[in-house]
Amino acid sequence: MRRRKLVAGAKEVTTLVELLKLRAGRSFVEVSSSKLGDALGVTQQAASRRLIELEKAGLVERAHKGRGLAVRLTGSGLKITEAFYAGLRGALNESNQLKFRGTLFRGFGEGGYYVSLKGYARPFFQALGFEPFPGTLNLRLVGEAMLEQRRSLDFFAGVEVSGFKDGGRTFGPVKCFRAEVEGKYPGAVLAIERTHYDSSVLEVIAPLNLRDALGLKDGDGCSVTAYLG
Amino acid sequence: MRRRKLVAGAKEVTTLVELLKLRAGRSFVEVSSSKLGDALGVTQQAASRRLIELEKAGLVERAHKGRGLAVRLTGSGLKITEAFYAGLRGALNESNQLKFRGTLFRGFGEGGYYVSLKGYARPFFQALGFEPFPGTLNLRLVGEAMLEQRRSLDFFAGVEVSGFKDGGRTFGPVKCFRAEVEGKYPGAVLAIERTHYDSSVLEVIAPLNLRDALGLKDGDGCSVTAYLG
DNA sequence: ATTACTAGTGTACGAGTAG
DNA sequence: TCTACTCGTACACTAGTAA
Repeated sequence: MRRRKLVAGAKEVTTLVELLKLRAGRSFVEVSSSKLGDALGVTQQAASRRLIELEKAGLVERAHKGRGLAVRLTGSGLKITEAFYAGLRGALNESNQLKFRGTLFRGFGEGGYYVSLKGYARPFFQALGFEPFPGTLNLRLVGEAMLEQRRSLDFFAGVEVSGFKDGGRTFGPVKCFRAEVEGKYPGAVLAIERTHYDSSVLEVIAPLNLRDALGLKDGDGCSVTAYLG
Repeated sequence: MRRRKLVAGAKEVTTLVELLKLRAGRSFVEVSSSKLGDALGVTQQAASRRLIELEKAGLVERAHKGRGLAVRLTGSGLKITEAFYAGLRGALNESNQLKFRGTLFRGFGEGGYYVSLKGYARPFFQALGFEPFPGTLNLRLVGEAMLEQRRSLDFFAGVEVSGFKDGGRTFGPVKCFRAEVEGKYPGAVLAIERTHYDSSVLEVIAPLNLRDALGLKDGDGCSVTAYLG
């Protein structure tokens, strides 16, 4: 049980969140320790110390810039804030589901590739209780609300389908969410970690060929409910 | 400047959030101090003390139940967590706008009443830069995603239109958000604090009669973009 | 099992100040 | 200005324990 906890205390989390509000999320931003202190309700000195400690913990990067300081969150730092956000979001929205609506299109996303590999069949079965049809139903999402919803899937833990090794090549774990298609067919939504593949696509898998089962063709609308819990 | 701050420290916020995750949001939930302590990464004793302090601060209510304890957040406690959530959400979603789509209907919501009062004309002008046409465009929102979006407006600060006094009667402040209707007309969305009026309605105001300007009638679709910042 | 008191301790703070 | 050191203090913790 030598598992790294990646859990931070109250002070760390709130400091990270405040940094995020100051736009220090993915790129360096000039953050003066007194401004940060004001935002946190502590002195400049305390804010400075917190930044140093967060850096030691690997949660932020600091860079001296002129007389001032530039700061940005690291991957771990972002992960912590996103996990916190996800938990809070789940708690505030009693409903633990996201409803998606989009139009079918034929494409071959990363998910489609994974699901076509025989090595993933067993892991998928163990995680979801079904062996996916080798192909995904691709939905094109439209509208900022849908896109944001799609992005928000990245913040949730979901169900992890474990990876495997095939000879020399290693295939990593895949994250997905249990889902229901058109209120009828059980399945899952694949949430591949930020790829170049843009966020307007939802890849859906199921134990059967959804396209046939639903009698849908390209351009038709389709709704999917993803369960976060 | 006797303004109540309603700001809590790191430890308070994270404790409230953890309680929320344990479903102690609006109704009493049995929360043992050791479970809460585990969730927070502190001892049972520290968790117990935190609850007592939060109660003193008016952020939670405690009730002894059998050998255990039941806890729920108060209005102030909820407000703090929601404000925190709103800030975090705003920071994580670079986009600071919400797109709504709904269908027109004729109704007379609370917002329609306010906007018809002459006393609000000046406050509206000061806050938004225009004097609203005396009447609202009512949109009926459909779908859980839209409803959730509508609810999420409650979490954001928005623009406050100050209240006024007319003889004996006092009219309170009104919260709204700058918005754009059909990508063409500037206006605002009214976010009346949780009324009996249900959350599937979006009330839109503008300097002109939107219904005429857009040439829309009941049942027609209409899209509105609300700006959170 | 609970909650929550008391005692003792360490950590995170504000203040002062140097670079 | 800025960051970040040291110092002294106070608060929030853990541990022990009663009810």
